[in-house]
Amino acid sequence: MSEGYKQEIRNLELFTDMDEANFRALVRGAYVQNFPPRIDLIHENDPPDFLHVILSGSVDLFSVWNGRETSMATVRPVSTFILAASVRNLPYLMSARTLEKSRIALIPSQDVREVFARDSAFAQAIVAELAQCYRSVVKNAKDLKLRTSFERLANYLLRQQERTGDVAFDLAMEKRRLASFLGMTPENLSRAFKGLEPHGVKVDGSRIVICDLAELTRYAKPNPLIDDYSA
Amino acid sequence: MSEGYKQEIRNLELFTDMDEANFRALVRGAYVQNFPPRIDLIHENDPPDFLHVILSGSVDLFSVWNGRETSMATVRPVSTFILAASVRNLPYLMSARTLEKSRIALIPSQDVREVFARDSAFAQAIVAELAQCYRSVVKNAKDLKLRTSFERLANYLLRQQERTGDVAFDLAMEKRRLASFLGMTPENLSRAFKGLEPHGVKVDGSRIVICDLAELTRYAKPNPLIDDYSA
DNA sequence: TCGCAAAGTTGACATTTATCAAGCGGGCCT
DNA sequence: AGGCCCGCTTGATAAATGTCAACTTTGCGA
Repeated sequence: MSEGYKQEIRNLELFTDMDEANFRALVRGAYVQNFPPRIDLIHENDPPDFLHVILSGSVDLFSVWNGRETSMATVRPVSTFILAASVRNLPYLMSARTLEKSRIALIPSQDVREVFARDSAFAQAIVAELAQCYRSVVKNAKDLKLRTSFERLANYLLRQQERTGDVAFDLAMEKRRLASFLGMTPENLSRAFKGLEPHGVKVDGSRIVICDLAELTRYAKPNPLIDDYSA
Repeated sequence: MSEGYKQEIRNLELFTDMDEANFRALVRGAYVQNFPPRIDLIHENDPPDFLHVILSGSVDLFSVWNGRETSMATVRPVSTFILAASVRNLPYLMSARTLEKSRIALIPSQDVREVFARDSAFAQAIVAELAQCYRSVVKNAKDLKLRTSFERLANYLLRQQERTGDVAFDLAMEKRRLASFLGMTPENLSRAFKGLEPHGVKVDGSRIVICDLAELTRYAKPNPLIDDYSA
């Protein structure tokens, strides 16, 4: 692995505080690979052979049951995924596929567990990361259980507005995936966009303009305990 | 705090491997309290002053948004809750109230964070616990997104059957709470029980008998990646 | 530039789920 | 034992969401 990649990984919160020798041990067995779009990286129920670090591109985490599929999250650089399975050595709960051309570092889970057991800075960083992941999923579950699909979309748009700092922005993913992520069908998402028009949302293709932020906020009733993914 | 309580807490996986002196430091500032039924223990958005350990009774974790409420989980002895908020020092995402008369140990979060920073066995135990919590919520989200309410109930019943080891058992909670936990209304739960009758479920009050386990399993299609809460 | 394939949209309709109102029935207090 | 509260059930209805099919748009490669 090139020094550049190593530095990129080292700069992740997860790895930044750990002992240098331990970090070297971790990346020694690791390698970086380039993947084309729509490639399956891992399949749910597989043993967690590698901790994945996405360096560029984007990855979809999804799950399947009984012929139905749902998108659980999108992972973007630079961050890791499937940490919980790696440290506990339990099967993946979600599958992962690239959305676009992506560069991904693969760190053997075995090494992660060994280093984690003897590097307390690393262990602490893992705690911070896992707690963060846990809280994100809890928020997601609250979103699903407490809101209608229209309300979920409205709040999603407000989060994007917050993230980009602009009332006009492009959707970060295909509408069919957004629908799946929000727990609805593409058809229903289309209707939800229409339904939000009277609440200050203009849609043209993947271009979104929130032309009445106050009204959309009044309708969506965003709540940091559901929508603030940083806390 | 009595030595008996300390021993009970010490036997929790979370505390069992840590250094004795550190454990003593943790419980020194802690205290045990008895609560009557239906008492609010914590309110979402409060700062995480204490890590809670439930010694007896049971506690409901729930959330509220826009006048709607949903039950997220039930905590039973002996285990902890609100660990993620404690270690990250971030506001609670869920509220908690006792379901019945309960004895609960309160450990100052400040102490938890301090000890966690210097006791690597404790840090490792926290990682294991958080990863477990994370995986549980992911399973819950999959359950919600991939299944209808009838399917969720069917799989819930199968999990209870598995847990008790008996095809006949009593529901572990009020039906209204079960409904909320499964993400439906009490009325819909009633109808779901009726709808499962042709699939081998007999209901009499809170008494459940799975009289055709094969048929219920065929209908429910349980999957360890959603339903096995131990892995 | 054309034409195709795939994504998105729309309308009609079905299913799922919630809401509202009424009634039933068990537990519990006096 | 009577009566009442509360949780549960039931039926009627409405709202939310999904399904299916047809059509439109978009992007891309021949």
